[in-house]
Amino acid sequence: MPEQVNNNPGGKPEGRVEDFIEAADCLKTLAHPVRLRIVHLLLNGRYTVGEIAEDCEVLDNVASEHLRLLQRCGFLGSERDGRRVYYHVAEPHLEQLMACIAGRFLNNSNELT
Amino acid sequence: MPEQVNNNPGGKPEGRVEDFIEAADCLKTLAHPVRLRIVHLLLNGRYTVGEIAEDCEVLDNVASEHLRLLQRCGFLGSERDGRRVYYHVAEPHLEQLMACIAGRFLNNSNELT
DNA sequence: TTGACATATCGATATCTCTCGATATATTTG
DNA sequence: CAAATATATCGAGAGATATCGATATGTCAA
Repeated sequence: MPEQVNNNPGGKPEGRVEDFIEAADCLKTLAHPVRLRIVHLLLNGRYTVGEIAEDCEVLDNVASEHLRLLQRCGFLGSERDGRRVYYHVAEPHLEQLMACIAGRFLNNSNELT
Repeated sequence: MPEQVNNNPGGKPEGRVEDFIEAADCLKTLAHPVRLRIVHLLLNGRYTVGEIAEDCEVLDNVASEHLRLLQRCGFLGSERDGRRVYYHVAEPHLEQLMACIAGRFLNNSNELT
């Protein structure tokens, strides 16, 4: 059968499906309302598990679990201070990624230009 | 009980967990190796279901299902041409979003600076 | 050490998602 | 119309994920 015009020499991007497995895993971790809210919050500073749980209106252990998943992907880091644990954003790319997401889904007020 | 020092006047971002439900849904749709690959491919032009399926090494009906999900989020659009259906990127934000994702997870070769 | 507080982990259940084969629809060709 | 091609849909089973209560760990204060 004759090739379609879209044979696209030099245009088809390299890379396979397998190259996207890690990206998909991390995105999947991010793709949860509470976890998006957590990242959005933590882009403003560091917060304890309890503060995060209250902000997201979930139980402390639920917040802790979400934080564990986000930390496992390298998105977040944590430091213990006394009996509290502060979480913070550890992945520099997250800021721009969240800006993309916010720009698409949360563009209610903060347009800068 | 006394307020903690991290009351953060003016710094805590507005928005609730519910505001992230739609974003999480769409991100969840994107968060699949095959679907990421599909978007990556379609950012280069339009392709038929069969071409996409072959590129991603999945069955045609599986590709069709992934395409349906991506289209449901508004990421993709489609046009029938004869007995084929061409899919294309319909969401302008996808390009930058994929650039973020690729920059974080696929930075093997194309560093510009 | 004991008790209170903050966080983390575990087990069970419910819910969602992925994938596949089978089938259905749409379109062109003979 | 019938056959072939291309795409879409459906149902079932396997596997992953979310959530909760209960419990465990870790830290401070008295």
